[in-house]
Amino acid sequence: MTGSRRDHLMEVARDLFMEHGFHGTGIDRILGEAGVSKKTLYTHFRSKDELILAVLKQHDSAFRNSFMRQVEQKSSEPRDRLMAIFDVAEAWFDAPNFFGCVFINAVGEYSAEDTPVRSACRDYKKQITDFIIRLAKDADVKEPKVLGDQLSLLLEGAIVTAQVSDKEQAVWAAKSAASVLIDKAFQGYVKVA
Amino acid sequence: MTGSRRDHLMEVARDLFMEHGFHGTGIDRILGEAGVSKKTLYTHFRSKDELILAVLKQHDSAFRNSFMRQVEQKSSEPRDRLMAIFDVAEAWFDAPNFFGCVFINAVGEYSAEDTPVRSACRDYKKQITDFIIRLAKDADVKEPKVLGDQLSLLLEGAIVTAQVSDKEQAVWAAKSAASVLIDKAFQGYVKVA
DNA sequence: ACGAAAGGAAACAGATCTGTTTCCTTGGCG
DNA sequence: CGCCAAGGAAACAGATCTGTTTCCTTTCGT
Repeated sequence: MTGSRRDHLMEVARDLFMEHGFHGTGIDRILGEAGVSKKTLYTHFRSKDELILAVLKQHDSAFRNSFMRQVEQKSSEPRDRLMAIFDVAEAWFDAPNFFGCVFINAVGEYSAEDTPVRSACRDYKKQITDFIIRLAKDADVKEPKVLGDQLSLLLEGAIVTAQVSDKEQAVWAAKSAASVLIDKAFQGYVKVA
Repeated sequence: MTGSRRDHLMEVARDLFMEHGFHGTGIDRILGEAGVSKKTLYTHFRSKDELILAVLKQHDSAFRNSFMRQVEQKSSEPRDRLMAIFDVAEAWFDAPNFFGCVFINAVGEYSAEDTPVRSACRDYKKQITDFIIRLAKDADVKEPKVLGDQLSLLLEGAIVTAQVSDKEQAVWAAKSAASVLIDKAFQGYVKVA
C-alpha cells in the first residue's frame, strides 16, 4: 500500500486547509494529525505548494463528481435536477465539517492571476457551471447558458452565505430564487397588469 | 496629526490583507509598505489580531456606507435602486485592486464561530442584507425580506464569481437574474400554458 | 528656546515555518 | 532466515513570524 499513505495525507491536509486556511495550516500540524512523518511528505511531494495543488486537484475531481452524481440521482427529470442542485447543496452545508468552498477560500489567499492554484480554482468553477448549463440544456430551456450562469451564481451565493451567516436563510433564498429563474427560463410567463 | 499614522497604517494593512490574506501578510511587510515603525504599530494596537479586527470594523463602516450612498445616488426611484446595486457592484469589480470581499476572505481563514473576526463578518453581511431589504420595502414589494435575501445571495455570488472566474459573466448573470426576481416580486406575473 | 512626547531604526527574544538529513526500526519478500 | 526498502523520530538549518526593548532623532507646544 504505497498510495494509501499519500491519500490519507492529502485527506488530512484538505480538511485542515478547509478549516484553517492554507497559510494558517503548518506542515507539522498536518503530519501530526495524519500520523505521518516528514520524510513521507517530502518523498511524495516536492513542497507544501505542491501538496496544496495536489489536494485541490484531487478535491476538484472527487467532490465535483460526487456532487454531480448526487444531483443526477435525485431525479431523472432534467427540470427537477436543476432544483435538486440546491437540495444537494443543503445537505453539504449541513455536514459537520462544512467550511465553505475550498476553492473560494483558496482564491482569498492566493490572488496572483497566473498561478497553478488560481487555475485549479477557475477550472473547478467552470466545470460546475458547465454541469449546470448541461442540465439546463437537457431540460430544453431556451437559453441554457443564461439560466446556468444564473443558477451557478445562486449556488456560489448560497455557499458563501451558508459559510458566513446562516445556512437556512441561504438555502431558502437560493431555492426560492432558483424556482423563479427556472420557471422564467421555461418562459411560460406573461406580464399581467 | 496623531490619528493619520494610525489611519494610514490601517489602509495599507487592509490593502495587503485583501491581496494576500491575513496569515499570508506579515507585520514587517505592512510596516515596510506603510513606512511606519513597529513601535507605532504596537502603541496603537495590542497585537496583529487587534489590527485585523480594527481594519475589518473600519472597512465595514467605510465601504458599506460608500456602497449604500452610491446605490442611493444612482436613482431616487426605489425599484431602480434595487437594480442599481449591481451597477455599483460592477464598478467595484472593475477597480484595479479588486480582490473580492475581505469579509468572505476572512471567514475562509478564521473558521471558529464565536470569534471577534467572525462576528464582524456576520455583522457586515447582515447590514448589507438589511440595506437591500430596506430598499425592497421602500419599493413596496409584497415580501421584501424574500426579495432582499434573494438579491443579497445574487450579490454574494457575483462577488465570488467576479473574484474567481469572470467579472463580466458575474455581472451579466446577476443583473439578468435580479431583473427577473424583482419583476416577480412585483408579482405582475401569472403562469400561462 | 526648551522640554516632552512621538516615532524611527535596529537589535533582540522566542516561537514557528519549510525543508533536509541522519539514524534506527519494521515489515515484506525471496 | 536474511536482506532491503519504506517510513518513523528527531535533530538541524535557515528563514520568517510576532512582539519587546533600547537608543536616538524629530517635532511640536508653551
